[in-house]
Amino acid sequence: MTEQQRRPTVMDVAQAAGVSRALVSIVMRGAPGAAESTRQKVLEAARELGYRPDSRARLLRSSRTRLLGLSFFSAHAFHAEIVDAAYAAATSRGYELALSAVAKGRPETRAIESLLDFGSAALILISPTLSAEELAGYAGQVPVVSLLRDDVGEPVDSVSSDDHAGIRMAVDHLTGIGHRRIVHIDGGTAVSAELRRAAFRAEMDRLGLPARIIPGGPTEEDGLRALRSLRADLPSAVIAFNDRCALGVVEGLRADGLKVPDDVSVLGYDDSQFARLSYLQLSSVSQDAPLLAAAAVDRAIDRIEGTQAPAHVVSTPHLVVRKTSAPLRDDLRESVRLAP
Amino acid sequence: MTEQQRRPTVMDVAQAAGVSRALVSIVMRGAPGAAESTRQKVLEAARELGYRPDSRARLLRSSRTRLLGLSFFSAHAFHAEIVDAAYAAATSRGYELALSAVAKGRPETRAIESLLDFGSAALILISPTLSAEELAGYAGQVPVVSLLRDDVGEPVDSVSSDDHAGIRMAVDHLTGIGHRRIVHIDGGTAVSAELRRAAFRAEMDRLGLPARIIPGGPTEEDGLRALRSLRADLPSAVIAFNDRCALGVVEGLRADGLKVPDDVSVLGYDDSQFARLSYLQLSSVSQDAPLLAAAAVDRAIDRIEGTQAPAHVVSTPHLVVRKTSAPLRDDLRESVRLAP
DNA sequence: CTCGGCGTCTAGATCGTTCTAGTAACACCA
DNA sequence: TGGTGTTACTAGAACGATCTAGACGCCGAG
Repeated sequence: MTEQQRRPTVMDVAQAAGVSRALVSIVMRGAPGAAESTRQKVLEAARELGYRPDSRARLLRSSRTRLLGLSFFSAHAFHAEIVDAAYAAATSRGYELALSAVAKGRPETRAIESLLDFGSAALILISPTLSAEELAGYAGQVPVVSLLRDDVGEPVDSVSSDDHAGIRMAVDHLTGIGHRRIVHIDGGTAVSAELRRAAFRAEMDRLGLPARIIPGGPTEEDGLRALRSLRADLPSAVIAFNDRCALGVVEGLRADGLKVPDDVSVLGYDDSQFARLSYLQLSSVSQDAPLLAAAAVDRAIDRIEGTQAPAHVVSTPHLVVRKTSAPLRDDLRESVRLAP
Repeated sequence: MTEQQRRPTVMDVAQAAGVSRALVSIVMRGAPGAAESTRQKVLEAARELGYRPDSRARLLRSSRTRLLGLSFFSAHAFHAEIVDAAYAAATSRGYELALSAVAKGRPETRAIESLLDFGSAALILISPTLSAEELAGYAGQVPVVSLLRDDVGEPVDSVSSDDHAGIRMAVDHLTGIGHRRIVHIDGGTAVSAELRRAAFRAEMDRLGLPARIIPGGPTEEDGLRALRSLRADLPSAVIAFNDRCALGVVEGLRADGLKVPDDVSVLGYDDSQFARLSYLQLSSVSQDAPLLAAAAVDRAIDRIEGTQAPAHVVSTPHLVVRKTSAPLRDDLRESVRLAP
């Protein structure tokens, strides 16, 4: 058995440096009110003892806690990228991050309450599934920022990506390189599927093109299945609900002996790690996770520090063109001109 | 501006129920020493006020903290599955989990120290990259359990998967269905790459077969690259370092017009979400994340509660056969017999 | 009638910090 | 000389829980 030694406290440092506890506290958090000479003395003593302030005590006592609570879904790989970026944004503004995952058998309310129990000064929730009323309840306790979802009611901040703009970019890109017969494989009942569906319809209408929409979903299987119902009358380009769905479409096309993008162009959405797979090189609409995360962190901190009212910020996505989209082949172009 | 209301404390509940703070504490943590009638009264008052004990205060005061610190890599999708399972295991034993990610610009020491500052009673580190000495330093403060890595020194617990057994299963599976010319695309400098390399060599030796090993790595690109150097003399089966590497191999083979598993069988390792992709259906060695996570949580709690010495537990992986491995084709079998 | 034991309950100390209020020393200026 | 600042520091109260030690009422045994 190894003996577990007690960790040094502010008291130990104070004794070692020959000052009061309060002064150690002042030095440790870089507050004004200590002479440079004693500051050095205290810092030295702290370093010597390997002292680190105890978050529990600090969080308990101080009103200004500098702790952001972040909830994410352990099953969504995409959320990990946001976590990553949120850490960077938070630490650069001098804040700590408390993580809590929504997992199997661990509902969102549990994750949120855990964050609150740890004394988070604000909550950042990635694509929360709670109702606006439930969210408002938490917003009564601390500022709440919803990330990737914007219909969250008045008292809750939101940072989201402009789905309509994203779809417009996709459509403009494809029509710009000659495509006319474009299909959208939608996300079914997934979050923001309805928005993207409507945007696709509106954009195709605007251009006077037929808006063909096929029921899909967020997984590879959904993409594969949708493709099957498309085989009889293949379009020249597909905009999938997301990257995984697009992946299914690409694989399905290849299995049928068709070439992407020579025969059919395919666009994804999210610009996730799947899109970057070297053999795939999927063209995709990027929501720019780091940017969104930074924006959410900023909103949260501004709400904590200032007395601003909640706001809904919308960021504009951008298109990342890789190798699954290419100009319409000339022979296909002819056949399309003949179509009704 | 919405007014942030103060959250109720043990004092509020005590007043509402007409008892002392201490009694509320006793009731809330289910300790003995309260009459059933008052217990109900307190519980009722707590429910009414929406009271939840404050983790910071609880953790600060009590010696027995019931909090496990878990560090994971935000970039490793595989770790998310472990987080998921760890939550389940921890809550089933009445423990809370504190998460801390190793991310870009956030080294492992920072993640660990954050967990310690929050008062974790034990640490579970997923595939830690620190040296045995550094780990021992932390183990002097709280019990430390290393997950997926076992060369961590004496004072640190470890829970890992038997890599040799995993490779043996892969080799036995392939040889059992007729394969003789098997190649291992290794993991380069990645964690446990050396172990798997040695295991492959030993197992092939045992069977009197040539152990051909190609430098690879943990990503799709590594798999693709390795495949390129293989084209001149294609084996009938490949054991890749992990699933992502295997994915690159499969895609590369398909791009060359070869069929998997008809022309070449491919085995992955990890049984990650990639392996389960519907169009891939990769045969893979599963380390069984939920099981490992549960074992790590159990070790940690046993160390906290009992006074057991650190131990190294090794779990046996199992093979999940899907659609990328099939019996050796007869025509290939002949040509192999002729080979030296 | 006292005593010990048991079950129930409470006052007050405590965890390691931060915060508030205040002291002491010293300089500045009228 | 005495008021007014300013700077450097400190004592002690908080924060919200748990824990320790002990009080109180009640019962049955001596």
